[in-house]
Amino acid sequence: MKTANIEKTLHEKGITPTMQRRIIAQTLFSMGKHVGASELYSIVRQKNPGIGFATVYRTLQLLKENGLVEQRDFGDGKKRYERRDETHHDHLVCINCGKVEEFDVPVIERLQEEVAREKGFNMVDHRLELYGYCKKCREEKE
Amino acid sequence: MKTANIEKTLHEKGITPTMQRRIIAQTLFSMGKHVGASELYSIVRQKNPGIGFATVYRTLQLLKENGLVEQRDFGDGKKRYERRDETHHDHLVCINCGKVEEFDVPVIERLQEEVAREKGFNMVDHRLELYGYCKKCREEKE
DNA sequence: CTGGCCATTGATAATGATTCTCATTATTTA
DNA sequence: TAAATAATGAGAATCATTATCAATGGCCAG
Ligand SMILES: [Zn+2]
Ligand SMILES: [Zn+2]
Ligand SMILES: [Zn+2]
Ligand SMILES: [Zn+2]
Repeated sequence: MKTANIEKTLHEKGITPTMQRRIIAQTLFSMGKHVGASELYSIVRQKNPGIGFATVYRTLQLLKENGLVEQRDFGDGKKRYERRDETHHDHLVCINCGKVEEFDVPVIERLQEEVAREKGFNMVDHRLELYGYCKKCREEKE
Repeated sequence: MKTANIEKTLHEKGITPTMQRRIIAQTLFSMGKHVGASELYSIVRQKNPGIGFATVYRTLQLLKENGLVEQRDFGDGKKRYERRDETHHDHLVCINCGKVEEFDVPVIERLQEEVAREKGFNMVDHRLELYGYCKKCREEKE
C-alpha cells in the first residue's frame, strides 16, 4: 500500500496519524498475510528502532477496531494479523510447515447462517479453519 | 460416567489408574461439556484438596492423547475440555453469556473435505465455530 | 520381605504472548 | 503559544499453561 493511501485511510477513520502508526500500518500491509505481532515488531524496529512493542500491539488493536485489519488465531498460541480484505475468506493451515491457503465457499457460509438462525442466534462472526498436511509436506515425508 | 467404567476405560487405554486420574476423569465427565481447566481444578479440589493443578493439566493432556477427551478453544484465552463424543460436532457460542450449542451439518463437513482436496491438503482436523448472541441475550437487551 | 527402579505427583518456578502503568513526549485545541 | 489531551516507550504485571525437581509410591528381582 502506498504511503499516501495509508495517510488517507487513517484520516478517514479519524485515527490520529503518528509516525509510529504510519510505519506499523505500512509495514504490516507490506508483509503479506497472517503476520504475528512479534514478527511485525522486528521488521518495524528495522525501520525505526525506537518504536516499542506496546505501540505495535496498541496500533494493531486500533486498526482492528477501525476495520482495517483482521485478527486471526490458528491455535498455536499467537494471534495473526492481516489487512482486512474486501471479501471474506477462511483458512486452510498446514500443521507441518505452517503454510496457509485461503478459501471461500458461499454454500458453507449460507449453511452457517441457517444453523445460527435455527438455534435462535444472531450470528456476528464465525471461524472456520481446516488443518492438515499440504502437498509438499506429504511428498517430503515419503 | 460410573466409576467402574472409568476404571475400565483407563485400563483399556493402558493408562496407569491412579487415584488422581480417577478423580479428575470422573469429575470432568460429570461436569458436562466445555469445561475449563481451572473450573475443573476447583471441583477436583473439593473431592481431594491434595491434588495439584499440574496433575489436572497432565491428566487432561493424557486423556486427550488417548482420545478420551477433546480440547476446544473458543478464543477467550483458555482451553475447554469435553468428553470425546462418538459423533463429531461443532459449536455455536454466545459472545454475551457464553452459552454453547452444538451442531453437525454433514453437508458442511463434506464441503470442507472437498476444499482440502482441491487445495492438495490431507485434512486431519478442522474447527468451525459460530459466534453471536443467543435468543435470551437478545431479548434482555431490548 | 526388601531394596531399587521407574512412573507419578505436588509445589513452585518459568514461559510466552499480551496488556497495563506511568512518567515522558507529541499533537491538538483555544 | 500555553494549556489540554492523546500517544508513546520501558518495563512491570497478568494469566493460562508448562517445565523442573525433589519426594512419594508401587511393583518386582532377589
Ligand atoms: Zn506444509
Ligand atoms: Zn487470510
Ligand atoms: Zn447468550
Ligand atoms: Zn462440544
